[in-house]
Amino acid sequence: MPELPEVATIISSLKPLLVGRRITGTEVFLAKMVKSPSPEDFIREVTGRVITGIERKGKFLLFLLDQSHLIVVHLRMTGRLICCSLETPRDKYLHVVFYLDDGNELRFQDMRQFGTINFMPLGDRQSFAPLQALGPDALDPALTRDALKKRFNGRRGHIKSVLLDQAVVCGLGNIYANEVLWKARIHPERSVDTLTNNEVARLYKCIKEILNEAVEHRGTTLRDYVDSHGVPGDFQKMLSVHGREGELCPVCGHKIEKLKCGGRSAYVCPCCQK
DNA sequence: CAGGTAGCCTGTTAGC
DNA sequence: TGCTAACAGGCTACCT
Repeated sequence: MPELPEVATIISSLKPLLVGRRITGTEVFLAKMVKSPSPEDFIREVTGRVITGIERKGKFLLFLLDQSHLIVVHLRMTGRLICCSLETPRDKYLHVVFYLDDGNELRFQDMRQFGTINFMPLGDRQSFAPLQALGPDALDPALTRDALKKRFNGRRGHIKSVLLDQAVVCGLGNIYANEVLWKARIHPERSVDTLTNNEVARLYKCIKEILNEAVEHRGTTLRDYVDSHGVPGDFQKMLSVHGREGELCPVCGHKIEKLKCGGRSAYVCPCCQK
């Protein structure tokens, strides 16, 4: 579900509600959502700790706890983090709840049960494989145009698959990869090693522009995504090609086509994207 | 290494 | 209307 802009929006909406709060109790209703440690150990370790900060790496949420510990959450397709009062009716997809010292609670909900939660000492962050495997965050200022070009070096796959590979650059998912490639006028099936310097420069610029614009619009809600107050995003109305098969390209007026690329839907303007 | 597929789940939608 | 198949924003394991 959420890609970089949605995760960034969730975090910015959670921070004022969570930072400084102590977790006074924890309940796990669906054990498999907590990957490590065991649900019993998770409940014991997490309860009593204070949330001192929330960070993002790609699509991962990192909840910093006092005494140098960390909760790592990935929402995958349909995961939600909702902060609300105890009285708010509970969703049938509620799997984990954290009770807070201000009377509110943080809920982890996930219809498709693909999301993941891990707890670990801060020192294990570097060795935690899912985080270790990530390339630089797409909005990290350290990711310069040259750095992006270097990330592409030695690869020959379709550019769309490369953009979705979180080990190359993290944060882009299917929606924004489609939008970025359209804006950069690059066909998703172009092999990454055939891109000219000019095209990489366009790609770089469009990644930053699209993601920043989507953050400003508080993310894209096509179906499931909402922020931590339950409020949907706004960027879906800004989408140029994603989900718009048969509609007209906003730039040239040709019909947008849908094709399969790496098993995922790719939406392209056959006129603009070469 | 690249690229395809199945699998993890449930719900919605397109098509017959 | 009712049923079924395909599909949905992610990621991994496994195969060719």
